[in-house]
Formats: sequence, C-alpha cells, structure tokens
Amino acid sequence: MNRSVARVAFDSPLPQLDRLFDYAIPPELQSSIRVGGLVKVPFGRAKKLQSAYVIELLEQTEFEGSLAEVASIETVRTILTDKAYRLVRAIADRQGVTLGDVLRSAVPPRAVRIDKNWTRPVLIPLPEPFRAESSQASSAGDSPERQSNSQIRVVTSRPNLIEKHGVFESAWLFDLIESAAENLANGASSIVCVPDFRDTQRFVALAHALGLQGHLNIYEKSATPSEQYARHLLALSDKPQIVVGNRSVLYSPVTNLVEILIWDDEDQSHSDQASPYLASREHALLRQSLEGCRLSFLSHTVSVPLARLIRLGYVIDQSIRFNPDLAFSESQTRFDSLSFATIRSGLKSGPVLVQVANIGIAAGVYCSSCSKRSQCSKCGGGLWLDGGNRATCRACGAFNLNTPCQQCGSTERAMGRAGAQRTVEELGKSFAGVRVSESVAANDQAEIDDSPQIVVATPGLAPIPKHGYAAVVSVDSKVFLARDSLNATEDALRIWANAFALLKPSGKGALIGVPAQIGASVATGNTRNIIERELDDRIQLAFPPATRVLSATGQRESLNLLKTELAAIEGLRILGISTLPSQDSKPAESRLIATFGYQSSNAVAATAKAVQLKLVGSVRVSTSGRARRPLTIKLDDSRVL
DNA sequence: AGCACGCCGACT
DNA sequence: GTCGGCGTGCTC
Repeated sequence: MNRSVARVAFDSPLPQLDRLFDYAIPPELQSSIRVGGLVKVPFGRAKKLQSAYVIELLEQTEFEGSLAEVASIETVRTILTDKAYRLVRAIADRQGVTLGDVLRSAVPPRAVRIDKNWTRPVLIPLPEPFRAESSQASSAGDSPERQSNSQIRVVTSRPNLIEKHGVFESAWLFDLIESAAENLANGASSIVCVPDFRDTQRFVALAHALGLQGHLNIYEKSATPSEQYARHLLALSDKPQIVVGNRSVLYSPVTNLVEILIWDDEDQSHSDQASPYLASREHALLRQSLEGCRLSFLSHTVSVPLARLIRLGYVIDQSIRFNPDLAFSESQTRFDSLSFATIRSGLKSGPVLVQVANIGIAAGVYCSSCSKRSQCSKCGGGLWLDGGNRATCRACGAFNLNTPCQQCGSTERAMGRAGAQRTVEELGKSFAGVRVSESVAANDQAEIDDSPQIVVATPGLAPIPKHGYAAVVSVDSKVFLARDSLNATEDALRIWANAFALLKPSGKGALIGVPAQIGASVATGNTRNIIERELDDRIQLAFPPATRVLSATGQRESLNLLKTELAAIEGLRILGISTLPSQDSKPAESRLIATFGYQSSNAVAATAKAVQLKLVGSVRVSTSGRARRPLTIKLDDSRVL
C-alpha cells in the first residue's frame, strides 16, 4: 500500500484552522513518517514552516487542488496517540472550542534533547505488600460491583486519619493508592486526579512511605517544559504506572489505562478556568466513554452532579455514611459554649483545628455612624480588612485607606465578622498560654506537630498533624451556607466533611451555628438527603447539573447574531443579556447566558463554533489590524450562575 | 496567525 | 498618473 498522503492538524486556536489538511509525502519520507508524530509543512503564504500532527496516512486525497509537500519529519515518536486525538476532538466538540485549544493542554511542546535521548524506562518490582499473589482486596476495591458491567462508581471514603502499613494518613489517600497499587499488581496503569498540588504532594509522600515511588509519574504544574515532555513520554511507555496530579493529568496518554480515580470532584480546583472550561468530572466521564476503563469518584460527600448520574443509573452508588464523632449547635454566637468545650477538651490530647470562612482581620467594613457597608472608591465593591488591617476591595483589590462613607461622609469605620487573623487574636485571649496560629493561603503551614495547640484555617488550607486533630470546630457555618453561588449548600457540606475528616479516630468535631435540620443531618452522617433535595431544586429550576450553561461575552451585535442562531435549538433557554461594567477604554461588552439540555450539547457546541467562524475578522485591533476573538463563548463555566 | 490582494485618498 | 493606507480572505 502506498501511503503517500499525510492528513495533518495544526496546533492553532483559530476557528478557521480547525480542519485537517492533506499534504503529499515525498518518497524519501514515506518509510519514516508515523501517525501521531510531528512534521514540518509549508502553510499558506507564511515563510516559516509550521509544525503539524500527523492524524492519518492515506493513499490519496479528496482535496481538489494540488497538494503541498511535507518538508521534514520532526519526530517519528507517537506523541499524539489515536486515542488521545479522539479524546481531544471529543472535548473540543463538546465544549464548542477548537482542536488547537485543547491540543495545547494535551500535548506538551516537543523538547528536543529529551526526545533524542529518551530511553525505555526500567521495570521495577512492586514492594511486597502490593504484589499480585499477596495483595488483599483493598477497602475501596473489594465490592462485587467492581467486576460488574458498570465501570463508573461513586465511593465515599471514611473519615479520620488512620494507620496502615505503619503510616498515618487520611483514609481517602489510602483508598486511592491501594486501588492504584492493585492495578499495578495486575500490570496496569491508573490516573489519580486530585484538586491541587498539596493533595498531589500528600499522595506522593504516601507513595514514598509505602515504597511505591518508583511507579509514579507525577504531573506537577511547576514542571519545566522538558519535564513536561519527559512525563508525557513516560506515560506513553509500556511501563505500568500511577499517573498523579491535578486536572491536567486527565490528558495523560497513559498506555494500558484501567482506572481513573478522582478525588473530591466538586472542589473548585477541578474546574478549568481557561478554555476548554471542562471540569475533571466531565473530562473523566468523556474519557471513560471512549476508553472503556473504570472510573471511580472518591469523596466524603456525594456531589449533586454525581447524585444525578446515580439517579439516571449511569453511575453505581457505593457511598456510605460519612459519620465522624460530632455535635452541632444552632447558636448565633460565633464562639458558643459547645465550641469552647470542644476546643478545651481537644487541647487535653492534641491539636485543635478551628475552621473559619475568611482570611484577614474582618470580612466586612462598615461605617461607624450610619452602619452602611463601606464601598470601594474605584469600583464600588465591598471592603474587607486584610492581614495588615488595610481596607481592601473584594472586587478589584484596591486599597481604600481613607475613603469616606458613600452615604454620610464619615471616615470612622467598624469591623464586621472576624477573619482568620482576628480569630487568632481572640482565641489567644480566651486560651491563655496556648499556642494559636493561622493557616491561610498566604501563610501556608505545611506541617504541625501533635502537641496541643490551636490552628485557625480557611477551607482546604489546614495543616495536617501526623496523627490527626483531637478536635475540629467549624464556625461561620451560616457564611458558608449563604455564599452567593448555586452550590453553596453542597459546598458547605463538602467543606465541613473535609475538615472533620482530619480528626484522629478518637477526635471530636463541632459544627457551630447551623439550622437544626442541617446540623442533625451532618451529625448523623445523613447529608445525602440534603444533596438529593438540592438536586430536586436544580431540576425544578432547570439549572446545572440538570442542564448545561452557555455564557458568551462580546459586543451587542455579535451577541445578537449568536442569539438568533441559538434560538433554533430546542430546549435552549436564554436567561438574559446584560451589559457588563465597562473597563478602561475598551468598548462596552455584554454577556449572554443560556441553559440547555444535555441532548442539545452537540447543536449548541456546533452553533457556538459556527458563529465564531462567521465572525472571524469582524473585530480587529484598529492599530495593528490583528484579529481579536469577537466573542468569548464558554460552555459550563462554573462561575456564571 | 501571517501574509498578499485590492480598492480608495494625497503626493513626487 | 501611482504610492500605500488597512479592510478582507485564504491557507492542503
């Protein structure tokens, strides 16, 4: 067979280039060209040659004109496997973005030195407790459903730090690593996807403690370009491995992948803030449907989107009650008798965690004379007091050191609810002689010892004592429940569970200031009914995850075109077009928001791309003539509702 | 993107 | 008459 035509794709974000192009392969290159490799080709009127991925080799082209020739071969290595290409294509089609947009995240740029010097990785034996013949069914992997037809499951991990193999760690980390190790014992690879780098570090540390470090492929955001390319090649090798990292690991082209494990799917860090705006959960579901591997969602509470998929029968429910030892109070006082009693008794045996909602000194600033919430002089956003006692705008970050009250002109201010730093000061007074420290983003404590002390932390940033906390007290419950987002309740349950999971097995938790119904559900490990009610509400309102969301930002006329095109799609509901506050000297922009059913996904994504294509070149930077994207269309942006 | 083509105003 | 501004369109 004479494969003399190469069909290639370009790594370009431009909608007009999201097509495949055919090139003739000169005879001398025909024996070495490979699908999945990179070639250099002439393109358009550009003087420089362009890199392109070889997607397919053909005998002849359907292209009417005459073909240009492949100029050279950049690498014969298959760096974009057929599976990976199909996944990238599917993601682009689902999210209404271009292949190039997704390709950039999926394949790192070729690092020449790594590419040339790459050697096959050495296979090393598993440490004794994890070998196939002696491996016990793990806690997360011993259920019969594991062998059944459905390959997607939701597992809730037990609370507390526990001891296994002589190591203390969170139960969920053992669940993840044991599943992955069991797969290694069977000669297969897994992807472990966690929200952020701190989780990755804990997973890696545990792997070291268990002697599994030689089987890891770590995806860290801080990796240099050549490290990124090296881990890409390692994933492509036939070595059984555990690929671990944040949401970007889901692109890893792992050979012999049998299972994807996702920790805490509803954590905000699982949502992509850039194109293609795909959250880990949906990414993994899409990849699972293409590869047919197992997919396991682990968490302490079941997310609303997964509850929906369980209801639909698409996902197997292996969740259990999350039931640490805890009490609650309905108190309006931030530190009530329950919180003091829990802290005091905890301090008898070890460290105590106090979970708060905000960093800094005060969550809000108010006028002393008229009580109006102080506003930013630049943008009108609400002010708060940061760690340096500076009035700072929540919206734009500007300091407002002496801004008078908008209502009465007074410059006297009063503080609102205490942030982490003032909480530290307050607790220091109440518990004289006890060490009180703060752990928030800017002041991240990596490790603390097991001695009695109080740690004040915002969600997800608490340091982890070797044996766990003797007590965990979550104050500010009402703030978490009242957050201005669709999933405030769901998030609150998740945030609390993740904090109480840091208890040592004998530790006690307290949830302060919750409505009785929610408090009782949390204390009895019965939060699932709240999640189911949330799901009912979202279905009723036709909000995510019952529907998907489209948001588009751009100029009115572009939005009107989009609106017209979208109108034809059945089940799509336009929630409105609003004018955004104009920034600097840019022309005013507007935003359109719409919801649509999952069955309309293809139509909506295709329309989004078609409109982008139609508008190509319509908006250019007046001075340089450079084209700007006339519309920014996001499907499933988590922040718009 | 990157580059050329082409259709209008002010210039040796 | 034509030089060059940038709006338009195409790339196997």
